[in-house]
Parts: sequence; C-alpha cells; structure tokens
Amino acid sequence: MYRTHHCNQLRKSDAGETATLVGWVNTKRDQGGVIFIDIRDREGVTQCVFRSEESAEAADLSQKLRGEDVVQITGKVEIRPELDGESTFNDAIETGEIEIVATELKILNKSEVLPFQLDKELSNEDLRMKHRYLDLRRPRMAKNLRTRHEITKAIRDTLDDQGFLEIETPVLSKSTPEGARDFLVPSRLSPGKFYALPQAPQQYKQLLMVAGVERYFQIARCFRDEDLRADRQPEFTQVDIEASFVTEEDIYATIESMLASVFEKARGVKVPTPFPRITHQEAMDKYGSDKPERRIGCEIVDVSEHFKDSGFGVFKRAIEGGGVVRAINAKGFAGVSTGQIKRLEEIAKEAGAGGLAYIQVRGAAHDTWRSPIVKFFSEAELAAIEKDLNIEEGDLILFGCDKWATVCDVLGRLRLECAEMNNWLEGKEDELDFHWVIDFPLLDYDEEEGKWNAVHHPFTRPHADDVALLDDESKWGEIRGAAYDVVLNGNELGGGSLRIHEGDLQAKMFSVLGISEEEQAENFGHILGAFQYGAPPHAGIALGLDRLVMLACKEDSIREVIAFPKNNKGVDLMSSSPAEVDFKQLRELYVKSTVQEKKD
RNA sequence: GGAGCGGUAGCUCAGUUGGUUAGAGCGCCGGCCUGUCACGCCGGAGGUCGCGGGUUCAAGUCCCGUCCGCUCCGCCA
Repeated sequence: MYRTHHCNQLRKSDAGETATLVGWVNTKRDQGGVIFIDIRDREGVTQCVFRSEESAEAADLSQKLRGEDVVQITGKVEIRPELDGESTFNDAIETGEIEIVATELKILNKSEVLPFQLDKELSNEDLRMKHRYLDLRRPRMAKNLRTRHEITKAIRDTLDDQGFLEIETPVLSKSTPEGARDFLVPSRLSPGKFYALPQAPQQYKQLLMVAGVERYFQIARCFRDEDLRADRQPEFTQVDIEASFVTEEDIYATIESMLASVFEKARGVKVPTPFPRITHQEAMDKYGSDKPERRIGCEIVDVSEHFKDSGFGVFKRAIEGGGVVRAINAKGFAGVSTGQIKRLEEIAKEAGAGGLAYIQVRGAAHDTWRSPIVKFFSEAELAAIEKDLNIEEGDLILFGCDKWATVCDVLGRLRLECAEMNNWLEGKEDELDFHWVIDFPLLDYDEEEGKWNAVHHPFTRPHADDVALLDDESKWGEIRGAAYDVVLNGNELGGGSLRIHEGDLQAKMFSVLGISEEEQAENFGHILGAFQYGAPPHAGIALGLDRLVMLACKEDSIREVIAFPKNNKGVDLMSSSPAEVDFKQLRELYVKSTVQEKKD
C-alpha cells in the first residue's frame, strides 16, 4: 500500500492519526532546524514538517529533496500550532489547518530540474508542447482535463438516461470527394488502395438508423486535413447523435438537457431552457453572422430607404444595383484612433467591402459630426439615420453598402472588432447566451466553381414547405433546410438536421449538387441502397466536444483542453510526429514519396 | 496560399540615437536560519541576442534572406 490518504483529504478531525501520503514535492521551505515540504498529488497539497527531534534520519533526508521528486511521507496528523498567539493555519489550501509531522521519508524517484516552473504561466508554446507531460501537472491544465472528463460523463449520463446507445463506428473508412481534405491510410492488403479517416461518422450513423438502432450516440474522433487554428485541430472529438422517429423539437430538448447538465457539472451554473431560437435570416440581418454574439448589442440597422435618391453616389448606386445600405452604431466609440479606423477598414475590405464609410459623432449638432462622407448627406438623411440608429454624442457609425450578404458579413465582423477594441464583454464573461439558429438555407451557389453546394451537408432534408422548389433551379437559393445550429456566445457548438430518408429524394439532392449518377453509385451507393429497405425518418446533430470544453473552462484555445494537441502546423512536438518512415515500410504499402530533397 | 505579431540567461521579459564588460525578476547551485507557506538573508554560476549574409571603425539594435512559434484571412460539405 503506497498511501493511506490523498493530499487533499486530511482535516482537523483526523488529528492524532498516522497517515502515509505519496506525491510530488511541490515546494520546500528550509528554515534551518525545521523543514516544510508541501507534497502534491492530483487531489491537492498537504504540508509536511520535518524536525530532527521527531526523526533525525527523515529530517536529514528531507534536506536533499528538490522540486518534483516523488516521495512517500509517513507521520502523525496534527493541528497546526498557535505560536505567540498567532495561528499558523493557511487559508489558501484546503488542508491548511493540519500538517503531517513526518517520521518517515522515502524518495521513490528523483527529478531533474524542470525546464519551466509549474507555478508560473509561460508563453513559450513549443516548450509546453515538447514537455506536455509536465505542462499537464500545472493546476490549470490538470483542472481542464478533469473538467473534460466531467463533461463527457455528463453527456454520457444524459444520453443514456434518454435511451441512446453508444456505438463505435470505423476509423478506417472511405474517402468522400465532398467536404474537407481527407487523411489517407494506404492499404497493404489491397495494393494501391486507401482508407480515409472519417471527417465525421455521418453516413454510418444514418445507416445505424436504417439498422433499427433508433437512438445512437458516440464520442467520436474525427479527422480533417485542413489548416489549423486556435479552435481547430486535425483530429478532434465530436459528440455525434442520431435518432429515428423524432422531430426537431425532440433534438432540441435532448441537446438542451444535455448542455444544461454539462454546465451544471462543469461550472455549477443553472442554464435556463428551452433556448431561444432565431432564424438564419434574422441572425444575418441583426448580427451579420450565423453564430451571433448577442451579448454585445450593436445590432445592424438597414437604412437603405433613406438613401435611394441620395446625393452620395456610392450609396445610391449600391441600392440601384439591388444592394443595401446598412449600419451599426458603435456606442461611445467616437474617439476611435486613426490606427483603429485603418484596422476596421482592412477588416471591411477583407470581407469584400470597397471601403469603409464612417461618422464620428463629436456632438449633438450635425455640423460636429466628423466624417469623410457626411458632407454628401442631406439634412433629412442625417435626421433619419440619427433616429434609426439612435445616434448620440460620442458614437461611431459604420456603414456598409453592397449586396445584402456582403454587407451582413462586413458589419458582422466590424461589430465583433469594435467589441474587442472597446472590451464590451467586460463584466459579461459569465453570461451564457445559448440559442438555436434555425431555417438555414439548404443550398449555396459557389460562383468560383459555378455549382450549388450544400450549406450543411447533402443528407440534410429540405424544409417540408420548400421541397417542391427543388424542381425549379431558379428557386434553389430560397430553399430552407431543416437544419439547426446550437450557438453559445458567438461560438457554434454544433449543428444538425432532419435527414433525407427516401432514396429518390436523396438521389435528387445529389443531382442538384452536381454529383453524377456514376459518382452517386460509386461513393454513396451503400446509403442509397440502404434507403430502399425501409429507412425510418431520422434526424441528428453533432457537437464539437473540444470547443464545448474550451468554453466551459473559459479557455481561448482548444489546445488547453486536449491532453496531447498538435501545433498549428499539425506537428506533435513531443513525439515529433509526423515523421519519416523507412523505405521498407513504404514498399510494403506500395507507396513512394515524391517529395524533393531540399538542396542546401 | 496571404497578412500581422514574436524569437535576448532554464523561464518571463527590459535593452534608449548603432558605442564601455548585454540587464532585471523568478528558477538553479552553495552557505546561514526551529514555524514557513510567493519564506527570508548572504554569495555564485548561467548568453552562438533563432540562423545566414550585408552595411559600418563598431550591430541585440539598421538592411536582405531564411527557419521556428502564435494569431487571423483563405480553407474547414
């Protein structure tokens, strides 16, 4: 037996007992005659006292201890003494009222000096990743791992309670031409052929519905070979859910109860349900995003009607060309600096705007409004926007004029940047704005490729009222999908849809997406076939677990909640993967690299 | 593929107009200390200023190139 208690267990009521603890040397405070060692395990910290009067041998040995040595300490639990009327209790730790008066010390393993200090944040990400096993000893990281466990457990418990079965689907599966780049795995037994790692278990879970499982879930590892970000890793985890004979309402209720349980367990907060719902149209109109951050206000306002006959040609022409003029009022941001305006203009241009029109509202009178464009506005136009945008002294007005979609995107990004520049979220960090975004468009025309793409994915069911529009290509852009996203504070937690369960409708959908009958047979033959044998109506959703845990832990990168993440080039700096392999290994797989050796 | 920021001691960072021997805090090593808990005090070690080239009497500092990291855009059905 290594231990009798863990390091966050002993309390005043244990005084007098003999206890043995194991753990790491957290800190050592050598006072000369008395030495304090804080011993740490995953549960917490306990102070141990070494005095030569108690055990000369243990006291001697304790002098040799260094940080992160692994030790086993035995001694009597005592209430910390009062000295000269002063308490020696330590309020900072939960075991702060007691200490172990050590009589035995065993060094189980010595430690080298760590490459970084565990009690200080470090900014050097390479170093953290290279020694990730040490980085994970830091309390914040240890807590994140534990919270992740609590969250997955809450998810499993909720879904189990509601009759969902956890079923594993293959990791070695088939490449699909649609969507993200696949990771490929060469097959030794089928020379020249490749498996693909799944981007999502989408087709398998629908086939499980055909199989009669009725309620499925999986904490599924998914793979996408795309460029990385703070919230994107090449392998990531989805909470994947599918159910038969259900409506959207059933899915909403399941997810709401699940997320409420997750935040109850992870943060101890009560999340009100049901979540509010807004349509995709409304989200774009007001917030310029399909995952709106609604805590910052600053909604987009359409002012097109005031500028139809404007003296300002840019606005007038935009409207004549079928576009819109819209604006946001960045409250209290009239003091925007030249540099900030430049940055805002860059963002607007990145999103497709020609430039950025703005007004700095220095005073109540219109002649105090500073702006490169305001001289072109009539008094009536100024009065109209003053009313519509609720303009007051100290405000900054930002305009967008172009096609509706472009303007939404531009102003959507600008309002987020203004929030960032002005810390509008200060004091709102704990607010949780869960909501559903519903009625997504089904299809989206890609000008570059000259074809229609699925906004969600090709298995999404068209809205019941819009199915007929599939027969009229001119109406494809108006078809709504029976799809829904769940959003938290401007982050997409997950999305799903009612699925197509009829073979002929699914084939029609593939055709709309420009997938030929041959390609359908080759890539989707199994699912089209399965739909011929009594596929039940079904629906589902998938949530990004890493992102969910990140938000619950108040982290701003998913790397902080993944035990062994990769850097933004997809490299694991600890194990140095990916790595080159022997020619012999490649030969067995009938694979040959075409990479050119770099010349020095 | 593109843009921005960064790389100086083990870690976090400072380093002025190009000018003496490149600094601080923490950590580390040694010594002292019988009630500390961010212990304290004394002493010490520790640097290819990412790498390569250039300008200059002189480069951490200026110029060019390159590598690495982070963030964002593109991309992510």
